[in-house]
Amino acid sequence: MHLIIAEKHDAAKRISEILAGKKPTVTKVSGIDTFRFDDRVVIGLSGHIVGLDYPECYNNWHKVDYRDLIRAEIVSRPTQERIVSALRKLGREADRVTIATDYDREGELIGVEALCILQEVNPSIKADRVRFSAITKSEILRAFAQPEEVDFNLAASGEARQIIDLVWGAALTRFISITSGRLGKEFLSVGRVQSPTLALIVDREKEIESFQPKPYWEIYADLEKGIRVRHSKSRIWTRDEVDRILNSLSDVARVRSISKGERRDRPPTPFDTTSFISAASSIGFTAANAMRIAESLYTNGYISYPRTDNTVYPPSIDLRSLLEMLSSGPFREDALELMKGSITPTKGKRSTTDHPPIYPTSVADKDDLKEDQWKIYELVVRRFFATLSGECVWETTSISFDIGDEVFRANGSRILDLGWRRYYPYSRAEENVLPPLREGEGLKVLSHEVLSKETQPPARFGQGRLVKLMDELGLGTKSTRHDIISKLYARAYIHGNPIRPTKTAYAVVDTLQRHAPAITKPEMTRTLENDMLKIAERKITKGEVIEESRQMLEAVFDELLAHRKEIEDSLREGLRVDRIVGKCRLCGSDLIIRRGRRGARFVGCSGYPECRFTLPLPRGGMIVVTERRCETHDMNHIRIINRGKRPWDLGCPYCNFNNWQAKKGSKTQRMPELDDISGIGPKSRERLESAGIKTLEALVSTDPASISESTGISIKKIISWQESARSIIHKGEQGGEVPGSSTC
DNA sequence: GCAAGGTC
Repeated sequence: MHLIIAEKHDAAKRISEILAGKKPTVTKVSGIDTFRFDDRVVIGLSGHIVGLDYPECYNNWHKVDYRDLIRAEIVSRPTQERIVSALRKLGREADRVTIATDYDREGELIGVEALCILQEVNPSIKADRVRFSAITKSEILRAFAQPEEVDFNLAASGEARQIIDLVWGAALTRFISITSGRLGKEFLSVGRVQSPTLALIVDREKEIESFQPKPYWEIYADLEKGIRVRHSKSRIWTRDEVDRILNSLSDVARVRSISKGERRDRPPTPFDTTSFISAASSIGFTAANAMRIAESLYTNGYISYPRTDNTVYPPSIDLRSLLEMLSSGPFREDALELMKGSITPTKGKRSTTDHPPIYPTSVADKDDLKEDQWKIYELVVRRFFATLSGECVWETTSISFDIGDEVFRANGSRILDLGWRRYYPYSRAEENVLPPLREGEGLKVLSHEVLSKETQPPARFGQGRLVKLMDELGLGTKSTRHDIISKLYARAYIHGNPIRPTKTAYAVVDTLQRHAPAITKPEMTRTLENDMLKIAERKITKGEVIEESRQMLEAVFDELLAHRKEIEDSLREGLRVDRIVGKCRLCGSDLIIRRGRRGARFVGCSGYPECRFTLPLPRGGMIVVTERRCETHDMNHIRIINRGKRPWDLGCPYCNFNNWQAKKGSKTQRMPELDDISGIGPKSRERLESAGIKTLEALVSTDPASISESTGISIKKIISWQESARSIIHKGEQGGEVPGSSTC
């Protein structure tokens, strides 16, 4: 029997259909689909079916020395038990195996993994390899007509990467987690891809923090006929110059020159994973969500494989018949319009052997899909259309005016031909149509406006921008970048979108940049890529590359352990700052996230035991203190991150507690508010609130005379309210029923 | 409980 191994189920199915020339018989082996015809059996893997890890005796983080991990034995274990078992069964019957996994380095390694399992049960099995750049009839038939040899060196280069990633990742992850005390579910991780990515985010935030805004001014004039013109110096850096310009203006603007031109926007290139994530990100999807939805569309046959680096449609794709297909669905008119002309698709810079760009493969109706799926499907369809259409042509008009001694300009733009923008409305194209004017014509100046502005710091990264940057720097792959970003969120290194780092991230990046800089730079990946090439070309062995890497890591640990105390202090300080929620209304100390004896977390006052102010927090999930502040309680909003779930914006813990109590319907347990004081009705409350007194704590901690002055309420009344407020707050503490307070 | 890389 001749066994054929494909990278995944779908590939196995399609390859078998092409080779058989008919529908093959589907049989399950160990629960896995196999496709049979003649004397051949095709089986699809699920990517890697084995994984590398340390033996179990290294599992205890506290008992194992970090250095021992550097040279510890590494074992390979099946991660896809059913597939491995199917391979063992099939391997016994087969006399020949053909590896038909993806045509790239990981594909070669995945093939060799399967081959090793087959050889264990059948040492005499004959192996060969086919390489194809698309699963099309001609490509598959060509590849199978002349099988080649398995490239064990290429696979070995992939193994080197696996080992280096595991050793560096495990050793440094444990060091940082143990040293910072962030253990269990909340451990802190380090890795060849994630750490340089995190460093990008932290470095950007530092740039923003240290940015010195420079003031500048813009001068506009409004003319009759509804024309707004701007001074020819777009940024004016001194107030003196602004005054000088304003003084030399007259009340007539004379048209000095009119120049017309043409601008052409090129249509976008076909979607690879990076540009797809980037486009999805700009319409509100996170990178991970965009990929999850794209995968579901792919599995259901609506779009092609979403993990690709290719931005050039291969000749095997019949673009016209795809348009024909789409013309039977909701995009009928657009498809028909495009079919009128000749079809020349745009091309991107990267053409690869793995998969085609992402394009629609079947027609969907809005009712067939969930709302998010539809949005992504529509994006893919519209992008496909855009790549087949022409340039967007603009007519541009630039008019300059003399107003007194100064030159002002107005820029107009009008679309002559929408081109690709007709199909792809995601990026803005605003026209600014100017009325017809003649050179020398005078227009009345109706008013001027001086806008005072500041230069802006660089923007924080959105997820799309970050994925693009990772791609440019060679960090991660098309299949992993979105995952790496999710990981940074899950570790509470980052939050929000655009992305902000936490102080923990600052501390970890700072520690690594100081003492283990290699792991914070994209160069580590670049060097590794180079070494892998050399392994594949047999210029160096896998063993040599790994040994060199191990020695480097040993040197890193010499450095880390020599500065252990200093690193511990700075990591713990970063973690402490991230736990600060706000200032205590009762005593002014920091309110921080604490953990009680029984593990329950709560917001507690760092002035404990003198001050016993507490607020409860939910049981599960990672707690992140965000930058958003509650105006009423002067506390930062809190976000809860649960694995595999959407983050929960809990908001201000004080407001959250009040709402929770209100929902429970128990008046006595609610956090007391101003109108719990007898004598404060809606009117007094409003007056107090508009004077900035919004809580009982604010009432007791503010000088009665100043409250009286700003509200017009008598001092006597205020003092008596303050007394009631104190007794209410006091009672609340003694009640001890506030969840979390008993365990401090 | 550690990484990154496949795939679902």
